[in-house]
Amino acid sequence: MSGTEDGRSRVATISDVARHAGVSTATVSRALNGVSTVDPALVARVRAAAEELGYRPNGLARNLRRQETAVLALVISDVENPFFTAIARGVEDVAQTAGYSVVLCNSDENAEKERRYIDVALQERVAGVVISPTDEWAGVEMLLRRGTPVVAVDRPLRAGTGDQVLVDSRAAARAATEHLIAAGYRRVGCVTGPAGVRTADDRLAGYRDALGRRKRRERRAEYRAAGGAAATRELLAGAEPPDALLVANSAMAIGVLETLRAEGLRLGRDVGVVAFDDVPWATLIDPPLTVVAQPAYEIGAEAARLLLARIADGTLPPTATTLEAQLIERGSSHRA
Amino acid sequence: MSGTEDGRSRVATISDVARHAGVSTATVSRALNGVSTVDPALVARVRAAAEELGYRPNGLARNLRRQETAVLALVISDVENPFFTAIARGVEDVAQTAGYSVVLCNSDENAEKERRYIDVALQERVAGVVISPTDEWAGVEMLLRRGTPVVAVDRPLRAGTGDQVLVDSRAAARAATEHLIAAGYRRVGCVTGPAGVRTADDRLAGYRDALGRRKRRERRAEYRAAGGAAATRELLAGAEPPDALLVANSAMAIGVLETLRAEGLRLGRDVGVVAFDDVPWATLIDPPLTVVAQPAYEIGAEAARLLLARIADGTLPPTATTLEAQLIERGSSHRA
DNA sequence: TTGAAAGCGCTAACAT
DNA sequence: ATGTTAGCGCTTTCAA
Repeated sequence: MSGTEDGRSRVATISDVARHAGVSTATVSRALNGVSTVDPALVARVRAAAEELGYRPNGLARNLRRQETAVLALVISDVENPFFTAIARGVEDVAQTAGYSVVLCNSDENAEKERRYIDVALQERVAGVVISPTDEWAGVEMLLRRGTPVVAVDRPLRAGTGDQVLVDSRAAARAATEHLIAAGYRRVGCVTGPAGVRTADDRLAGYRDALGRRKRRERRAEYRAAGGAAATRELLAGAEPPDALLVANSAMAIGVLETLRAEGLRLGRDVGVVAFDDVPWATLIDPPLTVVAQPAYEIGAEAARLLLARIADGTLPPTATTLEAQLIERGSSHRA
Repeated sequence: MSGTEDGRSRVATISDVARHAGVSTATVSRALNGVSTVDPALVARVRAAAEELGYRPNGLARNLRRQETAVLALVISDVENPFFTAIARGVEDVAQTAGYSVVLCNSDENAEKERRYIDVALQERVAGVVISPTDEWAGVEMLLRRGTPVVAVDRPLRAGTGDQVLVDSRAAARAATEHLIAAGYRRVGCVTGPAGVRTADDRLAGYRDALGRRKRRERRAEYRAAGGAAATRELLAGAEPPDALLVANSAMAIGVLETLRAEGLRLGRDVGVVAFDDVPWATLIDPPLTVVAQPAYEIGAEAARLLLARIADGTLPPTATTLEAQLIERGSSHRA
């Protein structure tokens, strides 16, 4: 086994293969890339030589030459949120079949970190980016300026700047709230995410739509369990505490449910709850949790399809796809 | 705004910057990379020119020249498993502070997909790989042969082939089983993952250790909710069904718990349960779930540290770090 | 301190 | 059908 002093074997290059097979580097390149005009006998010889030397084409050199990469970046705001990991699977599955790899970047709901990842994506010259933008403009602008195709998921971009795949959160929140009211709850409250995060704002708006002239009971907090817990405690401490809650995110829902239990309130019976995102444990709690299920996988898949189309043809007009969420009624939103 | 016909602006290269600043490309390179020997005045001029042109260094070209990248690949078997996403955060946080980006690849417990991702990693010449290998050898061999630093997490590699960060699953499984026995359960069973998946095997072995000469009630199934459900149904259908279950993975636990409920069995009281991995919803179910908590974040962080060290010095001897899991007793493993 | 020039490994004109 | 060669954008000797 050939090796250098630090124990690593020297990597074979295309010219090693060429020499070994007694042909030119161009022929090696053509043979290995399946260009039809190559003599089958030579192809075989080249293949054999490549095999023997353990040759792997250097993607860096190839990409530099081709001025493109077969890599997509997926920038999401929370790797630990099942909603986003489901999106990731959708993106990955579609990308995979088209021969693209997916780089997952965790922006952590942090504009600075997002910016840094976009920077890396730009430097590495990824073919395109799927992103759940922390705001409507800041980071993505860099991409647009460079002409890197972008598709936004979950949260919108400034109008007309690129493709987006969204869910009609507002309508879904409205429907969920109406369901709670129809189920007999009289003081429906809402726990949502930070102002400026579009999904949080939309879900709150939908809640208000349904509430009409009824009294609002709403709290904002970070999209995490701790945020949900704090918001719930505040709401419960009010004069006329809510007897039902619309919760804008599944991580918050954990905090909400814990708080309800700590306060000795029975789910459904004392306080009805509907939460966004269908989580695997929804049916394990008692009573099971009513949820607004978003088609996360399909969001990712569609985003990847749009991105691939735009990579193939940069002149495509920006599209906005809106998918529907589905209310799944379970025990937590019924008194019975 | 300068632009080509397809609407994308031409990207500025180092020579554009050089021309703009009236210096050579070498000076631009030195100035931008902070080489100390450059006249501060020139540095300023170069910076200004780069800024004005919106110059971003082409990472591809840089990496090709430097023969290295600041990218780590993290190949995990399930992006939707909170255990792995927690590892991902650990890896990411450490990598980030060292200036590395992390590419997350989802092998989906599929050796072929794993192989393909390793191939991409090799072609893109990533600086190193953190992987939860589907088996002890196959894919990783390619990396080792090329001298790419590798650290295995969660599952071991063939002895002496690289660094690894593991958890003492066997001891933890044993302790969990002993806990169940001490709690008064008489027919403790085990639901574990597929044969050949090391963690599944280890946890089963630990279960057997604790059981001693008692009768075994064990089932293997895929590491998913459906697997857990099927295994539980089978065990329950047996002659002397288990009155307690050690479950090797949190996804399986969902299926186990659903099945128990469907069968009308009360958690804790009728059937005690301990599951691997502390999930956020563990305290939401009734009674709350007793778990074996693995230090997932720390596994990822330590793996990244080892990888970075090995990248810096390829001659380091392989190390094997074993972290401890912690049994968190809650209601599901008590009759009371 | 700065510039000129070579070259990383590959692909794609162009030539044969 | 195959070979020769230029050059992708950058860093880094080597000279000046």
